[in-house]
Amino acid sequence: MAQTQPQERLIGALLRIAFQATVERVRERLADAGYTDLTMAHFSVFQHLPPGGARVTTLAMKAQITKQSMSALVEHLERQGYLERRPDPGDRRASVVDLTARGEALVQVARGAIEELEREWAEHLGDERMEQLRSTLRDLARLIEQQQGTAP
Amino acid sequence: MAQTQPQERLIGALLRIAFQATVERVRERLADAGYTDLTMAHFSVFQHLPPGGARVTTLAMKAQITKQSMSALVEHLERQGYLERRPDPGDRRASVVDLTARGEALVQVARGAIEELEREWAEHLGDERMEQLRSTLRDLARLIEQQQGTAP
DNA sequence: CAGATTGGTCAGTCTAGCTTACTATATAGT
DNA sequence: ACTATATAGTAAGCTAGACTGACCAATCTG
Repeated sequence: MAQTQPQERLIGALLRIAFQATVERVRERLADAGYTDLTMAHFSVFQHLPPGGARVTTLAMKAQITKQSMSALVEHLERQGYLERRPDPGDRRASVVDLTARGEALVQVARGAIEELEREWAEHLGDERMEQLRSTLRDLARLIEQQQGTAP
Repeated sequence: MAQTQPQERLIGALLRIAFQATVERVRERLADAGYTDLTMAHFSVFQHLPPGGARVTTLAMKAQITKQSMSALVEHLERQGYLERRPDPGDRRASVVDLTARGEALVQVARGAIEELEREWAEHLGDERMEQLRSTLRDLARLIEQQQGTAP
């Protein structure tokens, strides 16, 4: 929540602009590559899916939505062939959600899109400022995650 | 779209974490101050509302949603007393949406929340890196907005 | 082994988007 | 001056994706 026009835009607005640019780029490149059946909401599934897969409940916690909502998203992506569920060998209540080959391919396209944008930014800012940006954001991410861990 | 755990998190993920932290802080402080009737979607109205107000269609364009959707959001916020519409003197088709006093107060709380977070970050990073971050993000915002202006 | 916790589903609701279709006013091109 | 087109906004109806509450089955714990 900030002003658009005037003098000093707050950090919130600036972060939003940069973040949304990355989202837009990913959407474009995915569309170019023929992945037209994906929405913003699905991103949060892939974003939090570690190599080896994860349970629905875990994904839901990381994405900060209910397990019911995550379950619906996963179901959709499973029907489209990006994910698969297999029973969890160690717990008969649970199942593990993981990428299919098609899902892996999609994630590669998405990563490529962000790397492309990152190169463009580096060209504009220069390598040094780009590296400063990355390292500062990494520090902030660490701070934020640490606070989230202790706060609740 | 990126990985969570491993080595190098892409800039997209880092920006998302920082941006969402700002959104969370604003939500918290608004809730603390008794503004409990607001959702994420309403933020995009205030975010794009310049001093002096704007038309529904203009707001919709800036927020990248349809005018019908924006119209519904504005209607809601009008009923809650944050916004008011007055006829546009120069165009009898149009009306101008603007903040009420209650709306101004809300925006001040939101700005305060971000400034608070910004101070915390400055404390963690040091003033110099904080200022570098701000200035780099400003440069990127300019780059992005310029590209959006030329691309379509 | 009884009771509490955890993984997940089912059913129902709400919000915030979308499209398509429409009215009223404004602007432009003869 | 008059028609054609464009623009501001509303209306109606649909869908995706979020939520809560209730529930079942498996697991863990005292």
